Amino acid sequence: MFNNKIEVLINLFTFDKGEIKVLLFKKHDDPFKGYWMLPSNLMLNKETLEECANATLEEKLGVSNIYKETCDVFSDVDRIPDTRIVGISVMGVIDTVKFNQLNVKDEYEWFNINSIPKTIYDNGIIIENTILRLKKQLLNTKLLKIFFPGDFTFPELQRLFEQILNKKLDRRNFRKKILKLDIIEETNEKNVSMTGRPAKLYVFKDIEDKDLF
Amino acid sequence: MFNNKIEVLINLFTFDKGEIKVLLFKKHDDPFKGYWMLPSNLMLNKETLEECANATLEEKLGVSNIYKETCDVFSDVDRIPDTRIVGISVMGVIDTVKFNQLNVKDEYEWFNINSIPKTIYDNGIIIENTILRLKKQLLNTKLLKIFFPGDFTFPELQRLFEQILNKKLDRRNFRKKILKLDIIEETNEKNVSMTGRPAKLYVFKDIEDKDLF
DNA sequence: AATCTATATTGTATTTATGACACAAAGGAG
DNA sequence: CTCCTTTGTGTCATAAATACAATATAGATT
Repeated sequence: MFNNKIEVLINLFTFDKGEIKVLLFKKHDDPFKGYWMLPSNLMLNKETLEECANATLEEKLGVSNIYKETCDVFSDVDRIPDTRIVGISVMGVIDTVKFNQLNVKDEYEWFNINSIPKTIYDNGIIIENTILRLKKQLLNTKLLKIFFPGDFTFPELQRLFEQILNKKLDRRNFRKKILKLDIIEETNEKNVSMTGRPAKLYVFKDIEDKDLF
Repeated sequence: MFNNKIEVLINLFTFDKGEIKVLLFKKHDDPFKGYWMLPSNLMLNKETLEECANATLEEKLGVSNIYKETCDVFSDVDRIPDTRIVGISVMGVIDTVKFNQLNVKDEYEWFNINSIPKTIYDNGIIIENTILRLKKQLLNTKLLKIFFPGDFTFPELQRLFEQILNKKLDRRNFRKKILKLDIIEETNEKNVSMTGRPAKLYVFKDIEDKDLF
């Protein structure tokens, strides 16, 4: 009567080649064969939400020690037919360095957050919910630093914000705004770009977090 | 192994006499006799989180139809000794009108969010967590309108923001700022204040929500 | 009627943020 | 060297936020 199964749904995000992406798993059996789903696990009654999320990330993707936060609870009785499973969504963020080390198996694929494929049950709703939250949080340096733990260029940062704010930004004004906030510093390195003038590389200063927009 | 009890913890807030307050219940039996706790209930496996929250509010306080949102999950295995109960915090907001109609029983009391009494288990942490969330959300008219569904005065509104932002605001600039946002309109009424010139009463316009700070 | 208190109203100077805009510079490819 | 692409940079007009001032007003108190 009071017993509930709880599934932890991992929404793992990264920023790769100028795009915000989320990691999904392809279901190979019925029902919903060929549909995509969030990596998930049932939570044991002897582990915390965080431990369950860590175990899922470790076991399925071989990653550990990444930023995570609890997002939302999905408790519709019929969200999964014939069983009562309460879903708890967790947002995870992985930086580009870890991202490139990641050995993602065939069944996993990164999707641009603007083109989520068909998903099982309410996973689509859950993902959209988490994407909204991610976008809000990225307006603060706290999460930004996790997207860019190493160096980054102004064009990269600008492209990220153009996706979040969903509008074009003026290169010069954007640069001015960020510099005035005094949250980043130059390295002496330059980006090796494919074409055009190489962009300077910057890193985030290790100071108190600030809102950017 | 996968079965978990889930308790829904209601953090009910209101704005009364210039103070943000949260509603707590006094525990009358051991353990923690005399300590305070959030109104809570175990969630049935045939109800949603929202239904459980509604039932708790209805049954314990006789209120229905109030604004609610899911906040956070507390899953430490030992958060309550000898049992495994996953806690889910829910923020509820009740307006001053409903607040005054509320027939709060003796065991319940409203506490200023700056002077939370001693609480059972992790309830203190949960409350602090929800207060932080509330303060952030109050910077938008969406929640503000729920605090003030009827009329209010500028001094009231200003006092609220001074608490949220934790700093003094200039009366004249505050007024100018709010008026420019075009989110409120005058009524023809005046407040009956204890002393001094009566303040004009305003109401929120029924338009799209905006951030104020 | 005079006084007190808190609000309402109008004002203005200063600083800060925003938005628009054009050209120079660094590297790669031919 | 020339062309191409992409990044880097300064200025100016305008809008917005802030700090601070002075005065009028509605009611309560005496």
